Amino acid sequence: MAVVAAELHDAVEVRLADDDQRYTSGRRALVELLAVAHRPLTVAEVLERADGLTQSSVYRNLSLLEHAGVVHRVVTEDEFARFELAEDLTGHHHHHLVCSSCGTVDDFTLDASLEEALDDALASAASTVGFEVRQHRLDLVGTCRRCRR
Amino acid sequence: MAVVAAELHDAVEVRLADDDQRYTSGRRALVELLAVAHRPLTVAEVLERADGLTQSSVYRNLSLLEHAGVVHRVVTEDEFARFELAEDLTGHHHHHLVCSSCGTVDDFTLDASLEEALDDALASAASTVGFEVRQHRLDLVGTCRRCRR
DNA sequence: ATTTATGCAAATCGTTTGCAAACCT
DNA sequence: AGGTTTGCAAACGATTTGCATAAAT
Repeated sequence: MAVVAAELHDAVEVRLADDDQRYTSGRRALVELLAVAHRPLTVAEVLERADGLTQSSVYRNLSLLEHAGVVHRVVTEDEFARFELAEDLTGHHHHHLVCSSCGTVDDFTLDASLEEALDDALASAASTVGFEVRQHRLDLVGTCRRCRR
Repeated sequence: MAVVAAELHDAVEVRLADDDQRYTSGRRALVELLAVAHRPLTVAEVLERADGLTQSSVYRNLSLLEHAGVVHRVVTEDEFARFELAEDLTGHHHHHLVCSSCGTVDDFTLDASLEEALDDALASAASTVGFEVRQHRLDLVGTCRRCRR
């Protein structure tokens, strides 16, 4: 009853193996959940959507998956950490729309050519101060459609 | 013995007054500290640099200053919130270099023309999904000069 | 059989808050 | 005096961790 492509799980399994970790059913359930949500989820949201998952194991496994490069942690001004699949697993580079009214974080993408220009400009600006860029994070903070009216 | 321009304090006082708040000496000390640090500071860093400031008042006043639009809260992957003066007070739009090794957050600026192109592209991309952008946040995550070697 | 993962409950730690004393105006 | 701010210590809450049991190899 896989909702997600088998290749995703294969790739996850490889990354976990590289980190000497097993791909247990709880971890698989987390990956499934994050794959079908099209936005980063909080631990509370994960627990609502899954049963059989326990809070401490969710925290532990999300950290472990993060360490293995499977999952990425998203932080915003609010008090909850959010988690999404790593971009290089989904092949889907994206940014976030952070609603300062309800806290929800949604994904969105930027035009590829602008993205490229941005990347180049960032890398060169950073190198002048001796900083080596591994990743950029571009979030838009504002008001989402549902909170607009 | 003002280390910072008097106009800054005047502007802060106005914003606080608009929010029915007084500009007390503790709050003034916070503004002074944030003005001379050229990067966002954690509460621990604030307490190291100032004496006469107490932890709970620092937290309380930073929140209050944030509410009045004087101070901006910066969150990163690590466990500490950081604070800086609001950009429209300093007149200095900037971004952050977040070192994933030591956690330090430094300021840096982007070429004005790129910044403008980015702003336009972001606003139009966001509007297609009904999101109203108030602010963008662009952080570079990587390794700072000191952690490089 | 030995190692690793899980679930529960307790601990951790940055941050928030209640309350009484100090400070303005 | 009347209202606000401060300092201290206690409370809070998201996350982490210790430990005993269950699962995997």
